[in-house]
Amino acid sequence: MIRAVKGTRDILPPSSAVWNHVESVAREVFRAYNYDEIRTPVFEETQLFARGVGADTDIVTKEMYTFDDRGESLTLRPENTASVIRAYIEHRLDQLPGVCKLYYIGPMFRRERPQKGRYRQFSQIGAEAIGSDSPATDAEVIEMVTEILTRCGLSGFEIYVNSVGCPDCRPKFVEALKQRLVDVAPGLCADCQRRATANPLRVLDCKIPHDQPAIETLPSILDHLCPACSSHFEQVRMFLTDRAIPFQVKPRLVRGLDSYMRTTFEFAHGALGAQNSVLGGGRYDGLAEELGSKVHAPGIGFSIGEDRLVLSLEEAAPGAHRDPLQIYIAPMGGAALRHCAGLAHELRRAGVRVELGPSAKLKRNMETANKLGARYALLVGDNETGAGVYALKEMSSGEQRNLDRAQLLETFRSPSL
RNA sequence: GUGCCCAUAGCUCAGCUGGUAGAGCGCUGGAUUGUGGUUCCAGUGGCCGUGGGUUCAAAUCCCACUGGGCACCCCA
Repeated sequence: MIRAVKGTRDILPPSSAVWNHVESVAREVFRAYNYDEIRTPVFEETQLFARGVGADTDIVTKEMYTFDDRGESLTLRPENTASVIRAYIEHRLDQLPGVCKLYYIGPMFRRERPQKGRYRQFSQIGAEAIGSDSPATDAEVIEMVTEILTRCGLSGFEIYVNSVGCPDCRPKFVEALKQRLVDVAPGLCADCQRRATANPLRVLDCKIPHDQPAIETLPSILDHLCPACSSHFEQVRMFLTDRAIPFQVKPRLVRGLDSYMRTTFEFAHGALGAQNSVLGGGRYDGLAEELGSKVHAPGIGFSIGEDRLVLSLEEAAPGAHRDPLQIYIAPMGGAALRHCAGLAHELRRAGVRVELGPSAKLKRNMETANKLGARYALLVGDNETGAGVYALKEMSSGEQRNLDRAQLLETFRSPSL
């Protein structure tokens, strides 16, 4: 038997309805914040990601689906920011007035070991605001993403923000951290001892309870920000407070892409287990130049893990967003079967969700109507077609009443039915 | 990529220290030829994840592989 490949999966009903819900909510919110959609290719030149994501990140060194296309190295996109910036440069979108605000929804690919909330093909809903380095933009982006999650029906998520400094101040902090770790590291877990030299920032993200007291004593990047970064972060916090966003400053938040500078943020949800990050984002003021732009194009963006968002929503409210069948038409007899085709078409044009029984056996049709969860069954036989009335039966109560065609359409014109 | 756990019918699972499989739900039909749900009866269902090994005999024990879960790593 041929099965979906490891780390990929089929989105089946009723889950697909939740996906559609999430996507339509996101599009509404993006519209309200004046974002427009961009659709970039699913694969790009490998170099784009090597430079845009960071040549020595895990994503680039071991997680990319890279293939040779007759001498050209191509890669399935592991994330979308690099592609959006590439398109921004290629099409000179910097020439457009105002901040360039773009959103995307689509699949990304990373060859990781699959587990709950982590798949090799996964979907991200993301956005980029390019052309502004204002802290007000950061705050608006964070407000917008909060709005998306809230309007999707998610609650109980935590908002973490941090500043990781700039190419000016971050290296100095890393150096200070390294020196401090020479003394502290021997008392930490084995992983942290390894990280102390390999990737000191990761020590800050350690989750081992035993290590926490020692980690608390390590220097905070927020004390090492240069004046410009410090002021920027202060304003981000101020604007977030103005907007009543319940954020927490997490100086130990060191996740994200290599190109992140200054503001970074992450939203976490408890129902997700170890992969508890439902979205991540940050500012990348040097990325466009890194990708060859002649003009300075500071930007900030985020991406929501759509799979994880759907997972959280389904855990909180199983069975939500169903769109129940409204009418099951049960024809009785060959003449009625033919008569019902036109009737069904008319109802469907009026926006009613209709299933037309494919055969003329009443009992069988009623059974099916019940199993499909139809709100109403419409019984159509010789009595009904002759008199021009139909018997509408409410399935839950068993009540039945006779309606002519006009009354029937009028009844279902109201969207609540 | 590493470690631990798991894999039996469409689904949820039982199957004792080895003797070649069961339940509930579902699905199909009937009791009920113009009325579903409840009930009753019958039927449908499985290369026991795949391949190898031990054995007279393997769903059961051993190994490998594949897939899944959790943790690490990392990230969305």
